[in-house]
Amino acid sequence: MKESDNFFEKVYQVARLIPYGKVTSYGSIANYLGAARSSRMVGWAMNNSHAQKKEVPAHRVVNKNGILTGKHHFNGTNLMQQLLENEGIIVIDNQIQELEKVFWNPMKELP
DNA sequence: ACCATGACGTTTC
DNA sequence: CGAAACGCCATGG
Repeated sequence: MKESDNFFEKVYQVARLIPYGKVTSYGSIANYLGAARSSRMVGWAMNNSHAQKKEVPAHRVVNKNGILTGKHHFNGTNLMQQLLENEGIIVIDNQIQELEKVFWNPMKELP
């Protein structure tokens, strides 16, 4: 563990703050953390999310297009899509529908 | 220090 | 419209 874990923890915290039935993008989280160009790092953090003590709702984090890019990391099937649909989010072909409605912007919602 | 990788994002062909 | 290339940055070998 290093001091840099703060960055990762921030990502996890924000991810856990995502309200039920809402989603956000890696870029938004990165931007909220002040690392607007480190969107990849957010995804990287999620990759480490499995190493975190607390579970991270990574299924609520998608790319800017609302595509479930990381579903392959969940179970390799439509699990991620099922989880989102279970929250009332419409997902078709790995892409979130009505993204504007379910999109949760941490910079706007969080202080 | 250098090279390779990655759950992104944007631009270009 | 779809695929590829480039950029950006942190982590690992």
